[in-house]
Amino acid sequence: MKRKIRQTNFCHNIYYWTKRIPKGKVATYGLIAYLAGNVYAARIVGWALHILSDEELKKIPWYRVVNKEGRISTTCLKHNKLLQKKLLEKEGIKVKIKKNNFYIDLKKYLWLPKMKDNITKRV
DNA sequence: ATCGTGACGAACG
DNA sequence: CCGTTCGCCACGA
Repeated sequence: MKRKIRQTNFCHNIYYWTKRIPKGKVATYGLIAYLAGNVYAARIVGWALHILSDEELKKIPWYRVVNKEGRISTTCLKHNKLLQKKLLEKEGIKVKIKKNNFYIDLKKYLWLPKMKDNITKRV
């Protein structure tokens, strides 16, 4: 069966790791970038998730990824921050509302992958 | 190969 | 506590 997700190196790793974020936890773009093998590719992570189709997004917990401040930072009109907040709360993650933005408490919810897994997939 | 894009991040002012 | 700028770099056109 053909996979529809991007199979180019980085994107593949990004999706791989994003899928591994446990329920009830969140990761940052920078963290995913690091796990995917490039600390400086945080922007690509956002971009990579942005280009996914609805069908692909069903399989990938894109909403568990926030920026380093813990802020929901999607600019996608369809998969907007309100939707993301809703999905996160559904998993028991508290979302703080600050001004016009939504924030996650990273101290509490940040996913800390095991070093073993980490080494496995380093490029 | 070059260039614009971007859901980032850190550093400024 | 804003907004801006710059550095980062894979990807698609």
